[in-house]
Amino acid sequence: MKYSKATNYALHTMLFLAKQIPNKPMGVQQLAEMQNVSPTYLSKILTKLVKEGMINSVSGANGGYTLRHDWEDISFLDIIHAVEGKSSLFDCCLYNDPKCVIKEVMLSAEEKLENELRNRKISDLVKK
Amino acid sequence: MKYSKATNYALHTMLFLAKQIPNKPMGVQQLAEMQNVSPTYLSKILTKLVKEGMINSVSGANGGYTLRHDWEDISFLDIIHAVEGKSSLFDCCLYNDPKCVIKEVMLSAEEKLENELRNRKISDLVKK
DNA sequence: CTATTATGGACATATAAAGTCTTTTATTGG
DNA sequence: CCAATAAAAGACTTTATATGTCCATAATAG
Ligand code: SF4
Ligand code: SF4
Repeated sequence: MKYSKATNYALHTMLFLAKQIPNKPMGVQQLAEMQNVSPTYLSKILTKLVKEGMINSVSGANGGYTLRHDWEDISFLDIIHAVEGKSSLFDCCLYNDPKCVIKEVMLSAEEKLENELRNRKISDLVKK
Repeated sequence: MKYSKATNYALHTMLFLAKQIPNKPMGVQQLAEMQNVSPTYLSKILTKLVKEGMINSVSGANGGYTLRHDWEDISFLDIIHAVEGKSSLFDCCLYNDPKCVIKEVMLSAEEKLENELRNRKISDLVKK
């Protein structure tokens, strides 16, 4: 079990955008270069972020990506969920035994992880 | 990012063994049937648990698997680490920038997850 | 209109998980 | 000692997912 590279790229991209002058769009070309990844692949990942409302995109000359207006609220969890999906880390094989002990533990642990990721915003990082 | 089925099998097996009469070995055949998985595949997973010292195995007639003597200390984290390995969920692409902010957040969140998994023992489950 | 840049879909490749098959090794009970 | 039993090991296949490429299409600024 590992985070995908896509998540890694997404997090770094968000950090780059947060450090950028506001409302100045950044092209995928430049973002890809900084991370040593192909622009077309990164583009797919960023499209996911657009669809989940994390960033905005503008086509055409001088276009690119910008953070959404209330970007200071965006948490690590938001970004990760946008890329990896929101389903639980633990897949139960049988259907929903509500008094299941294993599932209870696994979900509670996952909640601890998510709580931390929810409390950490990229805006905190850029403030230093 | 998901836990593997192997982890699921391992957790369920540990629970079955914990509910079993102590020192009475349980064969992989029986354990596999209860989980609808092929015995040979489950065998590979259980061998990992043996190598990590979670369970003991005895070959030959009436053989099988038993929990180790101090099994009450075995945590969920122990089992998961035995199956999935102990490396971090987050792979940093560059080498160890110590003041890296992204890594700090990701590792701290993972730590929260692990702390919960470390505090939960299978022995707690069987006590009810 | 044209250059630029994002989006979309169809592919191709790489890696890892999941599962099978067969042989070998160890142990017990007779 | 012998034969049945059961785990361990290794080679292999299959399936699934992540990663990446290629090319056509849509949108926008100048
Ligand atoms: S014991 Fe829990 S985790 Fe396991 S199959 Fe049943 S409901 Fe799912
Ligand atoms: S910013 Fe942090 S996570 Fe990203 S490559 Fe550098 S050290 Fe690794």
